[in-house]
Amino acid sequence: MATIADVAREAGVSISTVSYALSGKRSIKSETRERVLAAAARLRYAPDAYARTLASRRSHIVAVTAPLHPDTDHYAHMAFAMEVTMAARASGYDTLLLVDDDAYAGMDRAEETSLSDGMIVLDVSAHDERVELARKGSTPTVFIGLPEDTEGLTCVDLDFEAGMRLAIDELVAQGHSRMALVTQPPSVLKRESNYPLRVRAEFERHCAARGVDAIVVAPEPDGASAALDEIAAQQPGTTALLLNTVSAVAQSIGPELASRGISIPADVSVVAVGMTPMADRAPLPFDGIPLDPRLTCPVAVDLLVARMAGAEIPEVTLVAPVFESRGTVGPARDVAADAARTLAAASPREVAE
Amino acid sequence: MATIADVAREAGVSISTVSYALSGKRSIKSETRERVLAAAARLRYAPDAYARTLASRRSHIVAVTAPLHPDTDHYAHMAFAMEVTMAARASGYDTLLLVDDDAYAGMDRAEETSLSDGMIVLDVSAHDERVELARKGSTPTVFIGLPEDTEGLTCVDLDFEAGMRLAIDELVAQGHSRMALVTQPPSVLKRESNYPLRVRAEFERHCAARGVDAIVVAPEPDGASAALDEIAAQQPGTTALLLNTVSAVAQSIGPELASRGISIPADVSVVAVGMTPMADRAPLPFDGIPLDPRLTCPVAVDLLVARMAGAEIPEVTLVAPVFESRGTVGPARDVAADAARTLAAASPREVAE
DNA sequence: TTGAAAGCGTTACCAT
DNA sequence: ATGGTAACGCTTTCAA
Repeated sequence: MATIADVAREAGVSISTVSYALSGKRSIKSETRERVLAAAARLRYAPDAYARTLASRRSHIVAVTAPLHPDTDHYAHMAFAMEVTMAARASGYDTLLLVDDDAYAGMDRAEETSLSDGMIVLDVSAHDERVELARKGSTPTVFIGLPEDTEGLTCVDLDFEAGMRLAIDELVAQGHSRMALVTQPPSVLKRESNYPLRVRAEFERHCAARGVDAIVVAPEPDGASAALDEIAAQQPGTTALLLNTVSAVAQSIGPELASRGISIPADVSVVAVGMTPMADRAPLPFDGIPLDPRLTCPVAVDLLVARMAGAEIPEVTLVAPVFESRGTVGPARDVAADAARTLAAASPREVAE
Repeated sequence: MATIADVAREAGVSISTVSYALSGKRSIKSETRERVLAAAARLRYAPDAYARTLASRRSHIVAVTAPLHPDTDHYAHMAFAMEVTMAARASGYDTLLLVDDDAYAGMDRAEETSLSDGMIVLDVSAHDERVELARKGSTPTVFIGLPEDTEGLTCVDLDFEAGMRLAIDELVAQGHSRMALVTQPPSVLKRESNYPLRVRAEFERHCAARGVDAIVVAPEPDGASAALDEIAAQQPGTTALLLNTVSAVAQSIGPELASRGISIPADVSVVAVGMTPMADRAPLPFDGIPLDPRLTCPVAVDLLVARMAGAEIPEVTLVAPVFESRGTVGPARDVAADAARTLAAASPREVAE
C-alpha cells in the first residue's frame, strides 16, 4: 500500500500539499493538483482509514446495537440493521453491527473505545438500559423507537397516533361506526415499549371524537377466538377490527373469522396499525399502517448525521404513517339487515350452524 | 476519554508499562500490574480502537461483502450476514457490512483503505469479479460459495454434489426411477450464481449414473404450476421432485400438488437440495439437504481467523451435507397402476376431476 | 523489571 | 500557494 509520503515523493511536493490536494481543504494551484492526483492514481493511493481516523478523530463508522437473544426475530432485526446500513452508506458511513451477547456491554465497549462516530439503537424498550449509556456517553446516538423518558435523547419512531387516526378515518369513510381494537396481552404491555399504550389511547380518543362505538380487547397469544367472543358479547354489531397485537393473534384472526362464517371484508373490515411486516417474505395480509423499517431507518440516519455534524435535533421525531391497502377494508355491512354475519352476541357454534 | 498517558501518570509508571500490564505481552511485577489495573479501572480507561489499530496494524474488524440484486433473497442474505457476524464476534472481531451499490467497488474500497483485517465474500458467482480483488489484494479473504476457478483462494461451501447424490440415492433406494429437478429461474442462472449450476450438473450426472430418468425445469417465482405442467408433459410418470429453487416456488409447490389431487409422499416424493431454510421462522417443510448458514459461516470465519494469523489453508473446504427427514419421501408409486395420481401428461383440470 | 522513544499514516496548524 | 511539523493514542523495539 502506497502512503501519502510515497505520493509526495512521486509528485515532488510535500506531504501536506498532497493531503490538501486530495481533500480540497485549501486551494492548490491547479497544475500542482493535477500532478498530485496523477501521482496518487499511478500509485493507487488511498488514505489509510485508521491513520485518517486517528488524526481527524472521525471514523466515518456508525455502530448499530440491538439486543440479540436466542428468541430474537432475526429477520426483523436484520431488516432494520440492513436499512440503517444502506442509509448510512448513502451518507458516506460504514456500519458496525454490535452483536455482543449483552447489548449494553456491546454498546459500552463501542463507546469506551471510540469505535464509531455515532450509534443507532434498535429494539428500544420502555426502560432501556442503553438510554443511560447514551446520556452519559459522548457518542451521538439515535434511538429507533421511544423509551419512556426521552429527555436528552434523539428518537425516531412511527407516528402511531396519526396512524391510528388514519385507520379510523378510513373506516368511518366506509360507513363503519362500531370498531374494536385488538391489542397486546397485558404481560407484553407491561415490559415492552410504550407504543401499544399510545395506540390504545389514541384509538379511544379518536373514536370518541368521530362518534364511533369502541371496545378494546387484549387477548393472550392463543386468545384470538376468545377475543372475538368478547367483542361479540360486549359490542355486538362490530364491523371493523383494528389490530395492534402479537403476530400469533394476527395470524389466527383470519381463519377464526372464517370458521364463524364471517368474511373479510364483506362482513368485517380488518386493519393492522403499527405492526411490523415481515417484509418481502410474508407481508401482513391486512390493510394497514405498517411499522416499516424503510420508513424510520433513513430518517434516523439523517438525524444522526446531522447530530454528528453538531446540529441540535429535537428529542422526538415522528414519521408520518402510510396507509397500505390490500383489500381487507370494505363498506360497513348493514348490521340490522343481517346481524348473523357480523360479530353478534351469538356463540361461535350457533353462528356456524 | 482517558488516554494511556493518563493511566501512566495515575499509576506512577511509564506508558509502556501500562501497555504491557494491560496486554500481558511481557511480565510485569504483580504489584505494579495491580497498581496499573487499579488506575485504569479508576479512570475507566479503554484503549482507543483506532490508535491501537494504527500502531498494531490490526483492526479486529472483518468486512462482509454481498451484492444486493433486485431479486436477492433478503432473508437468506441477512441470515448469512448475521451468522458471520456472530461467529466473528465470538473470535473477537466486529463486522462491517459492505453494501455499496457495486459490491466490487465496495470491496475495493475496503481493501484500498485497509479497512479490515479480513474479508468474507457472500453470494459468490461462477466468474465473480471479486475473485480478482482477493487475488491481488493483501487482505485475507474467505469465500462462502465456489467461483469456477478457486486457484489461490480460500473457499467454503456446502458439498452440493455430495448432497445431490445423497438425495438421489435415497430416492433410488425407495424405488424412484423418474425424477425432476426444479431449479432457479433463468434470471438467477444467467447471473451465474454458481451452486445452482453445480447442483444441476450433478443431478444430471448422477441420475445418468444410477439409470434414473431425469428432467430439469427452471420456473419463474410464480411458475410452480407451469413447472408441474411441464414435468407432466415432458416426463409423465415422474414420482420424485428435487427442489433447488427460489422460496416462492418451493412454498407453492405443495398447495399446487394438492390442488391436482397429488399427495406427498404417497404419490410424489419431494426433496429440497441445497436450499436455505428460513431459520426459526418457517423451516422448509421438505426432506432434504439444507444450505444452512449455521453450517458454513462459522467454518468460514474460523478459516479466516486462521488465515489472518498466517496459517496456510486449503483452497476449498466443503462442508458435509446432512440429510434431514420430514416425511416427504416415500416409496415410489407404481405408475402403471395409477397414472392419474402421478405427474401424468393430463392437464391439471382433467386430473382434478 | 521498567523506561524512553521511534514509529504507525494522517490531518491541520504555523510558517514562509 | 506551499512546506515543515506537531499532534492523534497506541504498540513495540531498544536500552538500562
